[in-house]
Amino acid sequence: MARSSRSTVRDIARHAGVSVATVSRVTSDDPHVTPGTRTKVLASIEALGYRPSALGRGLANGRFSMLGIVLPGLGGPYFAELIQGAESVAGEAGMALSVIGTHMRRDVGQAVRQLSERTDGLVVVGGTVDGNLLHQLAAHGPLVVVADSVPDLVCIRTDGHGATRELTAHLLEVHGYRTLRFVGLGRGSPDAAARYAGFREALTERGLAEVAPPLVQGMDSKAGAAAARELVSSGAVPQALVCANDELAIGLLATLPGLGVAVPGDVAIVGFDDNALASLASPTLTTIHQPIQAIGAEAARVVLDAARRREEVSAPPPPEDRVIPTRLVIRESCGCLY
Amino acid sequence: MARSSRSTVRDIARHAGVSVATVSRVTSDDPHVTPGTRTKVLASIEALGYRPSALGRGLANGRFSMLGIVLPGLGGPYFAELIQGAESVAGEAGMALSVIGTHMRRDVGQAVRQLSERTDGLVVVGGTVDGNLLHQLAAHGPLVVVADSVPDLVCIRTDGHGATRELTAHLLEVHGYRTLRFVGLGRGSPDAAARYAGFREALTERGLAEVAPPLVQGMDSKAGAAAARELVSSGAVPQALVCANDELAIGLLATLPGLGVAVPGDVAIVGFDDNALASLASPTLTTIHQPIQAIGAEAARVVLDAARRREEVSAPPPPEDRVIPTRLVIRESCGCLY
DNA sequence: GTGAAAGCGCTAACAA
DNA sequence: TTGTTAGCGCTTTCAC
Repeated sequence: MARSSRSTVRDIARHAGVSVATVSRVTSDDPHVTPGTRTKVLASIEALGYRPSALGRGLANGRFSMLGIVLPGLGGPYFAELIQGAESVAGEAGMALSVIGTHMRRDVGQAVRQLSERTDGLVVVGGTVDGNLLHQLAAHGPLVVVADSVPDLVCIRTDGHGATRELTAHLLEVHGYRTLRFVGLGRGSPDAAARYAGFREALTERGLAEVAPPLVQGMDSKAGAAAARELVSSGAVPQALVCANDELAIGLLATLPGLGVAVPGDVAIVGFDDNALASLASPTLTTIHQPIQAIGAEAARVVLDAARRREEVSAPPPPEDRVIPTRLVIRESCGCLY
Repeated sequence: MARSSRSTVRDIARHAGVSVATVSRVTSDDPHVTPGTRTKVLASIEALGYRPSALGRGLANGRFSMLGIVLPGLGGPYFAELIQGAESVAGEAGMALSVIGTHMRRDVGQAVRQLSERTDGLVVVGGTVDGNLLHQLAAHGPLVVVADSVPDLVCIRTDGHGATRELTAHLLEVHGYRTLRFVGLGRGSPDAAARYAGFREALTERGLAEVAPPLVQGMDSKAGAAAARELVSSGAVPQALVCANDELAIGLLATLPGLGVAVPGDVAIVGFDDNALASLASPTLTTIHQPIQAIGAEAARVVLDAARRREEVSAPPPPEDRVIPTRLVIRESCGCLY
C-alpha cells in the first residue's frame, strides 16, 4: 500500500533473472511469455510477496481504474441502491468505486473536483453539484447525471413529474379526494421538485389547488414523523398526502396512527420509490416503483463506456436524456385494497 | 481525468516561464515562492485549466490519498451509517473513500486485494474477508477490522455478546418470559453470531434454553417479514423474539399484526442497532443502541493515523481490540411502556 | 527563491 | 519470446 519496503517490478526481474518487461507481461497476462518464464516469474512474485502498484500502472497507462459517484448523502435506501448498482458494474469491469457525500460538507466544489482527479469518470446525482461546476467537470471527463435533467449532459432519470401526476390523478379520479397536500420538497433536490410539479399539475388540470404548501422537512423517515406531528397539531388533515419519497411516507405511516389519525381511513398516503419497506408497512404503501439499482448500474455503464471511448480518441458520447420507465404500484395506503 | 490533452506541470512551467519545480511548489502551497512568481504561475494554471494529476502526485510521494472500506453489502441503514462515518473522516483528511461490497461477488479475494492496491489503508467489516487474507492484507498495509474481533489485528467493535445477554436478561427478569427464540443468525456475520451467543448465555445462566433454533433468513426487513410468516405458519409463537438487528425486528413488527399476532401482546420483539425506524415503529422498538457512524469514523481515523505513522517509518500500531460502549434502549416492543 | 535532474513503479514501443 | 529504454506527471534533493 504505502511505499515502504514494497518490492517492485525491478526486484522481481532481478530475482527471476528476467527483464522488467517480462515481469510486466506476466502481471498483465500478456500471452507472449513462455510458460517456463511465466512460472519462474510467478514464483519470484510469490516469494517476494510482490503486488503491482496501481499508481505506477495507472500513471503508465493514464487510467485510474476508478469510478466516482457523488451523492447528497450516504444515508437511506435510495442511495444505498444506487451505489449498489454502480458498484456491481464497476466491479465487473475491474474498477473500484469511490463515493462522496455532499451534504454535511462545506467545500463541495473542492471535494468533487478532487474526486474527479482520481477517477476515470463520474456519476453525479442531481442537485449535489451546481451547474457551472457540472459542465466544467463534464468537459474534463466522462460524466453522467442521475435523477435530474441537465441540458447538454448525459442524464439518466425517471419521469418523476409524469409519474407523480399519474399517482395524484389516481387519488383524484379513483378515490375522489379533493384536499391534497405534498410532503417533502427538498432544497436542491431536483427530483423531489419534479414530483411536486407533477403533483400540482394533476391538481391544476382539474381546476384544483393544493390545500397548503408542502410540508418541508427533509427526505427521511424521521422527517416524515415530524411532518405527521406538524400536520396533526395544525389541525388541518387533508384527505390525501403525496410524499416525495417512500421514506417520508413510512415515517408518516408509523406516526399518524399514534396521533389518532387512521391511514387510509382519515388520510390517504402515497410515496415514491417502492423501497423495501413499502410492501411491508401497514397499511402497505401505494407508490411509484423505480428501478434504482438498475439506474445506478446503467449510469456506471455509460460512464465506463465513455471512458473507454475516450481512450480511443473517438467522438464523445452525445448528450442524452434517458428516461427510465416507472410503474404505479397500487397498494393499501391510498384507500384501495383495504 | 483520462490522459487526453490535459496540461501538465511542464506546460505550466513553459507558459509561466518558470521551472516545473516552481510550479510544483505553487500547487503544493510551498511557502518558498515569491508572491510575484506565485501569481504568475497561478495565472498560467488558470489560463491552461491545469489540474495536477493525482496519479503523478501519488506516484511521486507514494500515497494514494484513498481509504478503502470493505462491506458485505451496500444495502441497509447499518452500512450506510458506517460509510458515512468513514467518509466524513476521510473527507476531512483530503482523502477519498473507495467502497466495495463482497456479497454478490464471486472473487472477493481478488476484489479486496485490488482495493488494497489502490488505497492507503483498509477498513474491513468482520465476516467479509477470510482470516488468512485478512492477516496478509494487514501485513501489507494499515487495516482495521470493524464489528469483529480478530487476534493480532486492530479491531473496533461493540460488545454484541454482552449487550444481547443484557437485553435478553431484561426479557427474562423484568418480563418473566420463558419461551424465547433468536431471529437472524447470518452466515459469516460474526457480530450476529456474537449476539446469538449472548442470547444463549442469558438463557443458559438461568437454566433455560431457546425453544427452537434461530429463524435464519438474512438480515434485512424482508427477511424479518419472511421470518414472521414462517413463525406463524409453524404455529409455535414464543413469548419473545430476539432479533439480530433492527431491520429484522422492523420486518417482524410490520408483518406479525397482519397475521393476527399482536406485538408485544402476543410476542415481544427486540432488536439491535437502534436505527432510525426503531423509535418510529409501532410499537417502538426496544433495542441496543450502537454508535455506528462513530465506529466508522473511528475506524477511518485509526487507519489514517497508521498510514501517516507508516510514512514516518516509526513503529506499527499495536494490535488492539477496542470495544465501544452500547446502551440498552427500553421502548414498547418488549412489553415495557406500552 | 529558483532551477536542473533524478526518480516514484509501471507499461509499451522498438530491438534483438 | 525477451530485453532495452523511454517516458506517464509529479515531487524533491541539491545546486546556484
